[in-house]
Parts: sequence; C-alpha cells; structure tokens
Amino acid sequence: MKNQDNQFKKVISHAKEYGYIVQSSEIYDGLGAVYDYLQNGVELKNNIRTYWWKSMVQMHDNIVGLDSAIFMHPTIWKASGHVDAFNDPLIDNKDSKKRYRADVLIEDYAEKLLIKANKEITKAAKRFGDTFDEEQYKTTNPRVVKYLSERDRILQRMSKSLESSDLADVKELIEELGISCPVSGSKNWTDVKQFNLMFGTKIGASAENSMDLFLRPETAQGIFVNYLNVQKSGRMKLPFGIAQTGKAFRNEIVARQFIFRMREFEQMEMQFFVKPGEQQKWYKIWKERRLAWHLSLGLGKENYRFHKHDKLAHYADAATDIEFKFPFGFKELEGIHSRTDFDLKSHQEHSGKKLQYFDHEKNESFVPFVVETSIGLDRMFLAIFSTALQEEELENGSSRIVLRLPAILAPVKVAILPLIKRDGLPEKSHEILNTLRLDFNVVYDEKDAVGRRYRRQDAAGTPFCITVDHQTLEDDTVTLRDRDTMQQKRIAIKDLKSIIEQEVSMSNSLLKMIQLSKTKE
RNA sequence: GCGAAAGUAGCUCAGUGGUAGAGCAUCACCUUGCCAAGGUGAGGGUCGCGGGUCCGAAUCCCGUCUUUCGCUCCA
Repeated sequence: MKNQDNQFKKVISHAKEYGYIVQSSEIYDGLGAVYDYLQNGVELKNNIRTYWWKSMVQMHDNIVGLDSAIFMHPTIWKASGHVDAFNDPLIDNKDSKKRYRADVLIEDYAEKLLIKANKEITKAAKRFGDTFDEEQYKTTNPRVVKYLSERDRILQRMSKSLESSDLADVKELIEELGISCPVSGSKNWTDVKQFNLMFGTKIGASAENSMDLFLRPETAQGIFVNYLNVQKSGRMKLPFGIAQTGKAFRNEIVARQFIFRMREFEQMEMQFFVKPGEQQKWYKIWKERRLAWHLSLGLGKENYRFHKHDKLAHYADAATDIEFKFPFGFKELEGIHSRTDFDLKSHQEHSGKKLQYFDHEKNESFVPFVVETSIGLDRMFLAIFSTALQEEELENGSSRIVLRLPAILAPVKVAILPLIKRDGLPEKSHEILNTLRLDFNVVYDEKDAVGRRYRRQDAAGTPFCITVDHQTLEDDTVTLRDRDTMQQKRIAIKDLKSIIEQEVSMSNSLLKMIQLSKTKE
C-alpha cells in the first residue's frame, strides 16, 4: 500500500514537472478536485479523444457524432431521473463518524414499526385460528393500530418535510424518534444537509427573469434528446449509434485521487440504438469491441478486467465496467450499459413528443432500446500516463525514467538534436525541423550533452530522437533513436517522414483493433 | 461534514526562538561531444494566510485557508 502511494505520488509530480497536469488555480492554493492540462497534457488528451472518435465514427458506417450544449432544459434532468437520484439528505453521527441518508434512517425506523405490527398480527392469528379476521384486527387492536398509524404519521411527515426542503424538521424527527446510530449507538447527530450532486446555475440576466439550470451530469442526455433529429436528418436505420465527447459536472461529496474523480470531467460516450430484444446481443458485441480498442493501445492485457454489476441503476437491464489497474488498484475506466428504452420513453412522457422508430419491414413503430459505452477521458489519460511512467535499470547499472506513451498518442513525436551546437549542425537541424513539422509535432533542443537530452525526451514521452552529426553534412543521413529500446539507426533524411509516419499514425492501431475484435455484425 | 497528517525556492526536502539553507532544475559563460547529473557565476522565497506572546517568530499559542489520506456516496 505504501508502495502504491509512492508510485502514485511519482505519477502526479511527473505530470506536473513535464507539463502534463497541474492543479487548477494553483497560485490561489488550488481548487479541490479540479485540474488543468498543460502543454503536453492537452496534446495527449486530444490524441486520446481523436483515437476514440476515429474508432467510433470513422470506423463505423452506422455511427455518427454530435456535440450538444452543456446547458439543457431543466426538465431533461427530471426525465433522466437525476433530480431524484442525485439528491440526498445526509446526516452524520458525530461519534461513529458514519454518514447516513437521513431518509433511509427514518424509513428503517418506520419499517421496524411495521414488523412489530405484523408480529402482533401473526400472534393473534395463531390464537384465534380460523375465525381470525386480519383486516378487522388491524383497525381494532389498539397496539396494532398504534404501530401502523405511527408509521404513517412518520412517513407522511418526512415526505412533507423533504418536499418543502425543511431539513431542520427532518433532524427534529430523527431526534424525536430517538433514532440512534447502528454503529456507535449514540444519538449525537449533525444537522441534515442536502447534497445535490448536480451543479446549479441560472440563465437570464435579471433575477426575476432567470431560470434555474443544471450543468449536465452526463453527456448521454444530449444524445437522447437529439435521437430523432439525427435519425431523420441522417436517414439512419436501426441499429445505429450516436457518439459524443464533452464535459460533464458532478458535485462529488468526496472527489479524490488526482484526475480519477474530478468535479469537472470529460466523457466519451456512444449510445447505440437497437431493436427491442436485440439489446443483449449488442451489449455483448460492444463489450468485446471496446476491450479491443483498449488492447490495441498495447498497455497490457493484464491491466484490464470486466466487472459485472449485480446492483443495477434505475435505467439498466445489464451493466459491465471495464476496470483498469490504476496505481491504487483496479477501478472503473469505462462502462458498458444496456439502458433499455428507459431514457427515450421517459423523454417521450415528459416532452409529449414521440421518440419512436418506424420499421418499414414490419410496418410498426416502437421506442428503440439503447446500449451505451461510456468512458472517462481523464481516467483514460490517467490509465495511459500511469502505466507509461516507468523507471528502468540499465545494463551499466544506472537507471532512467522513461514515459512509454503509445507513439500514436505521444504529445511530441520527434525531437531534433544537433550533436553539438556549432559547425553548422544547428542550421542543418532546423532545415529538417521545418520539413518534419508539416506532419508531426516536433521539438528542437541543443542544450547540454546529447545523452542528457535523450533522457529528457525519454522522461517527456517523446518516441523518437533525430540526431544531426558531422556525417549528416556529408551524406544527408541522420540517426533515429527509439525511446523504448534506445537503439539508433542511420537513415536518409528523405526517408524520415515515411518511417516516422509508420509508427505514429493511428491507422495501424485501428487495423489492430479490428483484428482484435473477433465479432462481426 | 468528521478525524488524522501536511503546507519553507520550479521540484525533493533540511532548518525547535537570534542574518533564510542544500541538492536537483532554470539562465549565462567555459569544458566535453552518442546515452543525464564537469567548472565558474547569476537569478529565484514577505517560510499558506491573519492575529497573539516575545527585545526578537519559519520555529511557541490561537484562528483560518488549502492539500493529502480514511469514513459515507458514486449512473
């Protein structure tokens, strides 16, 4: 565990030192669970997004993209279930330090009253035998009546208080009932606090004309509400998918672990619309395709595993996570969910607009089912970055820090280094630089001994170094050094572009992904 | 929110009441020239912030902010 922590700390400080990620608002002491991507971080993040987008939109005839707004009509979050499910009244026990949902505590108490009443009824039933009339007993036996009416009273008062957001009364109720903490047994409670996991904001310049809005807690709804627009304008036939990347916002109670759980984060989602009854088939196919995408990046098969959900969310009939071995253990990286027709149906009800698909073969309309793949871009970044960062023992007994980013994702593809900074080598280097920069992200470095510059590029994740030496001036060849093997080859300048292209272009990885994905439609 | 720990240079950290430090990094010059850490010099910090005690506070006291870890939740 200590080792894990240390390794994770190295990841975080390396990300800062090499211009990948820093904490937001650092000069003001930072802002919790919000991070900024710097010059190298933004390149890596863009490359991950591009690779995902190509694999989804470019590689599939029947998947298209869109980019919906972060602001959406507030009723959308009622329809999606977020207003109810993302909104909890919480209370802490000061002695056990345990946190509970206040409504659950009260409901549990009410449940006990019901159990007591049932016990009385069972006892009486035994006593009276066949002549026992349960309904009559419930309304006449004073003890049972007391239990049941007390239960009704409690539940009614609670829902009334919750509806009117009277949290003080919820606490009062807990105190009146003498509810104690199951762990510490004490009745030493904090005030009840409302935790809304959605960020609220307002639209409209003046207070009286303003409208309450939420920052979207997931990008999926922007796809669902546009389902019909895309289907009609794109003449899409089932099955088809809509992909989107973008920011989402959650006011996490506890946001931790660097960029793993942030308050503002980026999702890459694809909602795949299928005929009812076919969702299991597509759920399986997308599990395999998504794993193939991950494996095509070469981070190591052993770092991934599936985790099937036993407890399902309100909209799902099947759900699996792809978990990744982060520095702090296996954690969710991507979710593949069979969302049924919950979302489209709910939007139909709330909007009053039909969101159906007309099947010309069968001559009938229905609401499609949805299979979703949803991956956190920032989590993917962390998965790649933390796995890539390695400390390596060399044959001569020394060690080097090397960031083995997949070449297709690396922020900088090539560093051009003159062996020494005179004799015309810098000038020659700049010639090469200006040619290659038309195709690749390239940097130039002439400071310090060349060995040191190699190491600097290793740590920054640059897959290739080109060294310009005296021989270059004679025969127009350079050495090309590979980050991972440290091997060098002498290559003609005119061949550089095609050789590097071969390694850093996404085409080969996409091809690999298709081979890895065994299933066909 | 509760509990614990921490906050000194870009980074890692030393410094328990008396002039603010080291290594690495940065910049300049010299040296070397294919796998980092040679030489000389320079820049860089109101010691998280506010208050108090004291002749004097990075150091002691109080408050506060932020971060990290644990608890609860996680679509």
